[in-house]
Amino acid sequence: MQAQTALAARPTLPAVASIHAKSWINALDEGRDALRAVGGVQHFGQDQEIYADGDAADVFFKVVSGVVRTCKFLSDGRRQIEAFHVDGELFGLELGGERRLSAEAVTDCSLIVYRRRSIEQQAVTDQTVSRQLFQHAMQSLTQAQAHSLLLGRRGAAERVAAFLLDWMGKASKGHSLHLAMSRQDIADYLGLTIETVSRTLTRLREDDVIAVHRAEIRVIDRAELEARADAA
Amino acid sequence: MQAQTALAARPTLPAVASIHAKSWINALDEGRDALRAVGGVQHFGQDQEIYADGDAADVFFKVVSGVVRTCKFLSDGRRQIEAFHVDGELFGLELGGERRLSAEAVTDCSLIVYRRRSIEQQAVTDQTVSRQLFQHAMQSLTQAQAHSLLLGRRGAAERVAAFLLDWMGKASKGHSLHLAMSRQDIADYLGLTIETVSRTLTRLREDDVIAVHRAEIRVIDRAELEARADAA
DNA sequence: CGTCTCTTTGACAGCATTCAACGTGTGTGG
DNA sequence: CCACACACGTTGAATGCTGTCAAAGAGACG
Repeated sequence: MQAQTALAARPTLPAVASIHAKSWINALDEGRDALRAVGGVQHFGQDQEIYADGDAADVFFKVVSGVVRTCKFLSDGRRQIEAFHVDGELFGLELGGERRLSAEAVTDCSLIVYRRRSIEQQAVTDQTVSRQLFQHAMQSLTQAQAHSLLLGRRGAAERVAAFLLDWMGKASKGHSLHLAMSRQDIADYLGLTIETVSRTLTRLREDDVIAVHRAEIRVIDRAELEARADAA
Repeated sequence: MQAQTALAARPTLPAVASIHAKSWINALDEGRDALRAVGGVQHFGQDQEIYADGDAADVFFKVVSGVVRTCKFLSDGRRQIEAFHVDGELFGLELGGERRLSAEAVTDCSLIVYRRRSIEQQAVTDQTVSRQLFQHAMQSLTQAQAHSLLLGRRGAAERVAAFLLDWMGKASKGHSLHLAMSRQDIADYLGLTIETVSRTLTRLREDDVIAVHRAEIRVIDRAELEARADAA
């Protein structure tokens, strides 16, 4: 069970700037301004808590820039990261009134804040909105199921390879990728320890599948990486 | 990697009986008949395939009786069961046109079949329907996240204990429960092997936490079971 | 009563974790 | 500018949990 660095105090209610909606909301918008009732934009510093398990879930967020992790803590300190959220992705939407996960800023980040009541009211009259929310829920579900498969039935090498490919899809420039998160974050996402992640990356480097320098990774042999992501 | 008994041939298009909607649909209905455009009821025998990964996702289902498992197969035969669905639960709703999981009958079961196009059309005019679909998606998401936590960060004893408690919630009569599924199913749901599941149950029996006789289980010490479900 | 399948139990191996030590990069202060 | 401390990452050795292989019990069925 690995310790996880406890996070800094809650954010000192960040500045809420009114925004020029058009540019921000296009991912949740099918072209029209389906989500005008936004509360504004908030900024969070690295490792700052966005919300905690048990908080009231009266708002949800869209990532404008930076990376966010959503996670669950066990009583003994173990942590499971459910997902990393990047540019354009929604997170923090709940069915009940209470958060079931915590959310923290992996890097400095800017988020649009949506007031849940406002959006729910809009959804009543605007089919576009309710459709967007449904699609978001279903996409999250698909991703959570893929995550379960990874955690339940794959070895360390497969998990790390799959993670690199997944992250390449989210945040790559060509064959190079920047790991915004720490090894500990990766370990807690993959259900491994930091040492196993490190060893696995070393193995991939030794086998000339990737090149590693701190958080910078270059994929040398993508085919091999893909092979290792679902090998026996 | 455990072998999974390949399933019988595809269902020979089961009898589609028109139904008296009122009694069946109440879980997806908020009291009114929000989902009238049902295709009917289908019956499946034990271990029969309901749909396969890659199939066209033009319908979805609600369990009337029996138990259904949704799962994913890896190329080498490993299987991950995503969820068991019981009486009243929806499954098989997809965002894209293709199935991402397979579904199979754990026991003989009866399912209501909903035609996706019909429901989508209803959702356009009836807020109740789109709301139901959203709620279903969010509930599935919550459960999938809980599953990820289980698979990523818990030992065998915790997984089995958590499973028993979960199943007690779904299908218990007092302190007795009937495991509708095989040990192999449990193993594939928990990301363990059949042997580890068996040994863990034996340990719980030896410690007088439960009594086991084949598929029948009686919980003797629920507090202890709960303690083992999230111990270190 | 024999066969078949499912489950349990045992012995052993293997992979990931744990514990520990050693880099490596960054920031701070002398 | 260098020395030191600190956080993060890597590497090594040993332990332990779970998987693998194997065989024996236990019902179900003919």
